[in-house]
Amino acid sequence: MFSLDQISAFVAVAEELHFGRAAERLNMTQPPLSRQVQKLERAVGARLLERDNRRVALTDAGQAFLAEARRLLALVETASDLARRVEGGAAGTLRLGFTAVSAIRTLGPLLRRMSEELPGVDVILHERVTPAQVDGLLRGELDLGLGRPPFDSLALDSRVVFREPLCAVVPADHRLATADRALTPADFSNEQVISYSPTQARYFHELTVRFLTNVHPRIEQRVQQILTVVLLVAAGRGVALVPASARSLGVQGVVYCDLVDSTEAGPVELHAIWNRESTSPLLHRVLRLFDDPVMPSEHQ
Amino acid sequence: MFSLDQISAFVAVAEELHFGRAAERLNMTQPPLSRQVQKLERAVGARLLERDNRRVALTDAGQAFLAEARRLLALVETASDLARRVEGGAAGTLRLGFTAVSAIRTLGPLLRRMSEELPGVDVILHERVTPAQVDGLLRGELDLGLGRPPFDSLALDSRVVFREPLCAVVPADHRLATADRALTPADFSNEQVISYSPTQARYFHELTVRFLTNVHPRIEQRVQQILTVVLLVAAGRGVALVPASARSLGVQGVVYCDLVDSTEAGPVELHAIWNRESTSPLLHRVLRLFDDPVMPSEHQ
DNA sequence: TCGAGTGATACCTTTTGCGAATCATGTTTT
DNA sequence: AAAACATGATTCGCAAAAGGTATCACTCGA
Repeated sequence: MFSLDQISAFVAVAEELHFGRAAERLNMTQPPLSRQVQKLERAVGARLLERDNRRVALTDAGQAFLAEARRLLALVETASDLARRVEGGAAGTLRLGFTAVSAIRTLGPLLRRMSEELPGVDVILHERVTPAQVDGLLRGELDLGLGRPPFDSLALDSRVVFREPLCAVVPADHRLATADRALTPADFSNEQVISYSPTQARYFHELTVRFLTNVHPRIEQRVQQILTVVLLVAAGRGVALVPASARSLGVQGVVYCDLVDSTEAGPVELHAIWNRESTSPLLHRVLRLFDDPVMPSEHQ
Repeated sequence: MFSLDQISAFVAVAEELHFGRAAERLNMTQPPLSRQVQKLERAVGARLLERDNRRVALTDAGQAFLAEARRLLALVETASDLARRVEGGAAGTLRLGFTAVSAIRTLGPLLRRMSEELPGVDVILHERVTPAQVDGLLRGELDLGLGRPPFDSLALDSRVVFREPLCAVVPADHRLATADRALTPADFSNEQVISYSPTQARYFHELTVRFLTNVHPRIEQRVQQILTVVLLVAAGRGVALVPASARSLGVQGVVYCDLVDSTEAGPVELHAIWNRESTSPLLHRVLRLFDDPVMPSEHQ
């Protein structure tokens, strides 16, 4: 097999068509350069340069080989570069979990930031509910998740990336739809309330239950997805509590109402979650993006 | 810069995830293998393998670099191979000149044969009249031409690749169109005869003049292209002598008639022409294709 | 005919790479 | 808990490869 030095030597000679000048360009003397080219030709098994005592010319085989040689050298350059960029977190693949609603306010800006600041990074998206994300993070199938508490904070680390108020969603023709004030728990005392799966959407389940402590509404459904909740409300099956960003879902026939206690400090939190064990430089590079105020974090 | 040995070493270790086994696969012992990988990491500037005293694993950077390394090794293989095939004439680019009519019977089969037997060869086609082909061959712009005599046979070598009879083409409503016999020179004694440029289509010019020796037809046009001749005949401007394969041009409103003297040994020859100086292995490989009887040579 | 220019060769020195033995360290077994 | 084992890293001596200097063989132009 030939060596890369031989390739460089050949390319230099092929470009200069002169052993002396090529040697100068390679910072070496002419005799070893001649030998390198000879060895290359022996290794390749084809005459690459036609050289009589007066001039040097490429053979057809040399012409074809020159193109391959250049690609080879280019690949050598890019390979090292790629490895360094991956090590620095500027390139690679991020497997990102997210919940359907987190996508509305957070995923879009995040992906836009990444394509601007880390253009070498590919993102593979996985839509999963939080428990499934946690599972994926622990198995190493995901690098980063966007989910809701609670999760195992021994194995997983996290930070809040978005906070927003809880609000109520009611059918457009509902009596609460026209209440021009923040709703209180008592407003729901005789309502059909659509709530969440205690296991698959535990966070919203608990938020709903906590808000409605001491009131005893009829809790009807047990669904996972916020979109499903809103659609059920639109279908007149009841009222529900959802994060404020659900407004952006664009479902027709429903009205969103503020809640008391939930207007100033948003109790609904979205967390970026990752495995504490992860040493991925890319992950930490991405996490740093959340430091920047351009990221819609901490604010609605 | 790293070396190809280091790349091979890295790939082996990355695939085995074990220095001992990788060394065995590379027919070397473990210590130099460790050093090669260390040198590679230093050259690349990134940690590629995570190795504690019990196991070896690829880092993210190593994962990315492995893919590039494999491409690099594949390219090394193909580059040598390509150069050898070009040297043997099994790959490369053939710049082929041809005249418009030669294309009808010869060019198609030639290109089909080449794509079957020399699939690595690209053909660049140049439609030119014979003198322009000769010029291109002498300048080194063409590798092979398909043309008619005469040409400088000192600098150029040639062989006949196709031979066919001359025939007459007359308008469909012409009196000769219905003559159910081979025509003689005398049949043209009072005809308008369309003939060829003595310089640009000298071969057909001379064939026409020779056939009509002792007859004194009115010679009208002086055109280069056989297609033009046939179109002028179709337009009723006269009659003309053309090679038999002109039938395949598919021009409507004309009739082709055999000529005496021209039925058995075709006087119209198409030659493959090349520069005697050329050492191109590809050229000689292509010329060998004409030896094969499957090639429509010597026969109509 | 001679000198300038070019690539190839001979010979020597320096660098690089390999292999045997050994070390350091973590894991498994007793 | 200690010994045996497994595995990658290190050391050192020798051999192979690469580079440098001097020189040769040859061609071309004055």
